[in-house]
Amino acid sequence: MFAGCETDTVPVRIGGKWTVKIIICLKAGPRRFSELQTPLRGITPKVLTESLRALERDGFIMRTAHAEIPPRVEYELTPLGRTLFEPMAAFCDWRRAHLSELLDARETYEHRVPTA
Amino acid sequence: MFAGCETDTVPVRIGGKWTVKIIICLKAGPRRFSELQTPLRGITPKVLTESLRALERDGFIMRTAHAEIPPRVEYELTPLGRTLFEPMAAFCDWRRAHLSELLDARETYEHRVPTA
DNA sequence: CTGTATCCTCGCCGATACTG
DNA sequence: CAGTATCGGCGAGGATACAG
Repeated sequence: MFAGCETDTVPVRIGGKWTVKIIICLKAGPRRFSELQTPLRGITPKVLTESLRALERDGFIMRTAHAEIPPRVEYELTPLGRTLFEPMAAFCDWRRAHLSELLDARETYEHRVPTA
Repeated sequence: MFAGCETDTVPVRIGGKWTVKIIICLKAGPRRFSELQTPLRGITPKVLTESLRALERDGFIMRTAHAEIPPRVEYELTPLGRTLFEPMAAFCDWRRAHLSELLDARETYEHRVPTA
C-alpha cells in the first residue's frame, strides 16, 4: 500500500503479504523467530526473514540477538512501529463498517448483465 | 494492502500500483478514460482497464457508457468508494507525522555496523 | 533455533499493435 | 475514444535443502 498523498516521492510500503500480520503478532510483546512462524502458518523462513528485515529497515521493529546456546532472537515493535496501529485501526473500522457492502458489490458484479 | 483485523477471510485489496491514485483522481468528480490516462502518466490502457474493472467490481467506482459517436465513458466514485478517503486520510496523516523518522531509520540502517 | 542458499512459479505490470 | 489482443519482463513469494 502506498500512502501517496500529494507528493509521491518516497513511497512507504506496508503492503507486503505478511507485514501487517507480523505487526499484529508483535502487538502483545516481543516474539521469537519461531514464535512468529507458528501463528503465521505457511510462511517460510526465507520470507519471514525478508519481511522482518524490511520492517527493521524502516524502524518499525527491533531485532535483539541473545548470545546463548541455543540462539535466541527476539523481535519487538519500536515506538515508531506502534504508531502504525492508529492508521491501521482506521482501516479495520472501515472494514467492519463496509465489508458487507463490498461483498454485495462483488456478488452483484458477478451476476451483472454485460450491459445492453 | 490487507485490512486483516482479526478475521482474515475475504481480503480487501486496495494495494495495486494504481488503485489509490485512480481514486484520488476521481475525488473531484467524474473522469473519462483518457482524462485518467493523462494524470497517470505512464499507465497503459490495458492496465488502466484492469484497475478500473477491479475498482468497479468492488463497488468503489461506477462506469457509465454514453451511446454517442465518438464513444464517451465516464468513471466516478460511488458513495462506498468515497468512504475510502477516511482511512486513507489516516495514513496520510501518519505519513506527515512520521515520515522523517522513517527516513532516519533507513539512513541509520544503511550505515549500521553488522552487529558484533 | 535461526536463519541462508537455490531454484522455481505465478501474477502484476508494461510495450506494442490492433479494433469497434 | 475507449478499449482488446498478445507477448514478455521482473520481482515477490514459495519449496526445499542446508548451515552456524
